[in-house]
Amino acid sequence: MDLMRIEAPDFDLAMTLNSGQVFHWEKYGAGFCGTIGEHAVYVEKRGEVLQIKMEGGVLRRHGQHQILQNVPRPTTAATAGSRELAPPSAARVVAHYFALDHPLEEICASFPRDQAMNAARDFCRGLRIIRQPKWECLATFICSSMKQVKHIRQISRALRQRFGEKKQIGGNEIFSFPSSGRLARTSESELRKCGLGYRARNLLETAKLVASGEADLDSWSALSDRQLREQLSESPGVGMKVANCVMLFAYERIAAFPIDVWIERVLREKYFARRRKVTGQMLADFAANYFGAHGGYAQQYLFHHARMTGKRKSQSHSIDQFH
DNA sequence: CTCCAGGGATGAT
DNA sequence: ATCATCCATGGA
Repeated sequence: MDLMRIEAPDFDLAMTLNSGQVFHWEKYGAGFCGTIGEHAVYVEKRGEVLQIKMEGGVLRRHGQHQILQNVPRPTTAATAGSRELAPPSAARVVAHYFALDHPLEEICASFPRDQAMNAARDFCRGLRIIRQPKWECLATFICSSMKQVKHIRQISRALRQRFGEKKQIGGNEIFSFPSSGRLARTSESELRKCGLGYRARNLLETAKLVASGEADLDSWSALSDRQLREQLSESPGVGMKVANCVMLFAYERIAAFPIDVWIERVLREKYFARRRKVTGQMLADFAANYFGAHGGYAQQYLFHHARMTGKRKSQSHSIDQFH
């Protein structure tokens, strides 16, 4: 098994994986095991360096213990860097997935200067919004509705174990997320066995739409934010919140601002204190204007900060989040 | 606009 | 052991 190291300053791996944007990475030794697409991956942060092992054949063209410096360093956060010339190396796959090219300094500097935002910015140093595979992200967030993070993790794991492909990484067995085609061939009752409840129907119907090509997730990358949101919302189980999550976590629309109960609480308490009759639409309009071009990042920082410091639940050890 | 079903874990009684 | 709480979508 080859090893590779990537310089990854300004990146908090554990916080990123525990921030409620991705649900399948599991703590393993000093690092984490998971999948990036069909690749089984082990990642570990050592100081400023990300150490990775990857299964899937992509690694072999590079020598062992290669250290990549300045992996991809494009200009804006929105530029994908997905148009590679050569076949992507393991390092590029990982660096792209974890969005190591996002200019965090600039992004954080663009946040408004207020008390809540300042606290969140300090607390979430190194938290990045990663680039998830589109289908996996859409499917997972359909499953996320009305669920807490811990439960979403269980659902993701059940779906992978039951319908995904088995992979090996460092003697550890993990499963890729099942394709839309695979899930389209299951049944609602099979999916219910994974703990999906009424979401089973939504996931199954969406899997059919995607597998048939009627919903062409890749081609939607070319759409405007508004058009993309409309397309996503046509899938059953996808409303405003889930659509915004998928836009943010899979389509790099870093202005998308998902509003869930946590963020709603933050907005009402910090930005609409002692105001009555604040509708959801007012909150959404405010967020779109106030937090600006990197609103999605601002949202993620406020969300994670609130979840970790808020009086609700889990004052316990944060390692516990990883089962 | 309001009301509410929905599933399963977790926290409170 | 029961009871309440967390949660987003969609339909009445």
